[in-house]
Amino acid sequence: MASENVVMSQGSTAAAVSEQLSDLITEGRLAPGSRVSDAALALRLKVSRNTVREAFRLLAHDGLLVHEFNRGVFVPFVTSEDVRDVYRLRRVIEPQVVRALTPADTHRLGRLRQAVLDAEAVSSEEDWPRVGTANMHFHRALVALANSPRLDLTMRRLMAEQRLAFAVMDDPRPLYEPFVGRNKALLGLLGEARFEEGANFLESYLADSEGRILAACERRDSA
Amino acid sequence: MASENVVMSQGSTAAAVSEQLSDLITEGRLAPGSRVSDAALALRLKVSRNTVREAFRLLAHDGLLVHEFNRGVFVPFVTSEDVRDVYRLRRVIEPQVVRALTPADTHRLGRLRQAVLDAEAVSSEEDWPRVGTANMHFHRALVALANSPRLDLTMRRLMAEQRLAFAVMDDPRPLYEPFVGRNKALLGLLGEARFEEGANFLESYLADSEGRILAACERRDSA
DNA sequence: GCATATTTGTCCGTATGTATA
DNA sequence: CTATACATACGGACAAATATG
Repeated sequence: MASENVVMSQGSTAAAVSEQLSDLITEGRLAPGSRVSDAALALRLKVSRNTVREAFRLLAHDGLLVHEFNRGVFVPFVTSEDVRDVYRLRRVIEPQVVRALTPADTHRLGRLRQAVLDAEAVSSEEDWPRVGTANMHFHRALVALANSPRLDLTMRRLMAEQRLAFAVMDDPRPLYEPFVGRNKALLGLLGEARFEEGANFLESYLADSEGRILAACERRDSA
Repeated sequence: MASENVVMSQGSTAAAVSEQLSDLITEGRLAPGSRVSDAALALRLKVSRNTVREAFRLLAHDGLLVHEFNRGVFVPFVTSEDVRDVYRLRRVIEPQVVRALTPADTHRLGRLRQAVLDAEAVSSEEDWPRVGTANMHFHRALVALANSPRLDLTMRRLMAEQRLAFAVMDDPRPLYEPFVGRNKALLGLLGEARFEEGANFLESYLADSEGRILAACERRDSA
């Protein structure tokens, strides 16, 4: 019912709308599979339909919405297959990035360190959605070390979908909480240029996360 | 100057517009770095600006246009760095897909075979843009064997940019012509389940293409 | 199966702000 | 600095497709 006007945070109103929507979706406040009406949203946010549709395209670009012609846009229903696919790519990309690092890269870990600090701060407040965001930033910063714009783009998409998958968890705590310590531990290894160890650690860590989310998916599907 | 109306090929007019534009860009008929005015294009194609902007989003999604806020959309200027980045990803993705194949996959090469046939047909007519399209289809079909929707998406983007990079070639023939035979040879190896050989062949083949395009880039940059 | 209501896709005209000549 | 051109955003409108009764 809250119908506040959207602030033009950094220029584009469409970007502001998409950010708001992105939060709603990744926090699970919009049920997967539900349709999002552009007209209704335009009314609620007091922007024009065209602007909302522009925001839809931005989100569809990251896989946070799916667009079906003449039917509308929907919050994607994340299947077990989707989760497996996301992790299949992450397991190829992230360890490979770590293994390709050189000692010179140990001085480029600023953004990873910041993400760890953010995660610790919001974790003590048990604000799990924000822990998810900090985790997302950590892994994107990790991949950014490879200096590949196209890999960055792929990773952004993957982590957006990752957060979407998190929304299926009934109790997010057991999934989110381990992230904080693990990211910190990985950062420590990277800082000491122990890349092979870091890559192995990351691999088992990703496998563990995947297992937890798949288990939650199956619990949901059987219900 | 031709101002024919756009046909609604598969429902969406925006999709039709984006296809037309895609051809113009990948054939190099729109100079890299040039601005594409939505108003002008809307006038020429006799569709509304909103529709054109929608098409812009679709193309920006594949990297065929870049959008700068409050400045407009531009045909990207492909740098040597871009070419290196595209090939860095392709060299990781494609050989890995091939190495992960199993003998059962030898019966799923229909789309690759079709792409080879198409390439041979248009190659005899020296229609190089179409050879480029057939080559794009071949490599996308190759990656599709991995059954990963997210990998498919990444590959679609990469191959779209790949075609964009082709546009820098002054004489496309020496670049395009070898594709036909090489794709056919690779298909032959895959059909006989000689995957390791195929992966190695693909690696050297990709390295060769990259070198040719980079050389063309440097010729262009020095001019 | 049909008629209706809703929603989407598309279009237009305009106002406002921004960048560039 | 002014002026022009252009991009963003707006709201209203209509036809076509879809969903609903």
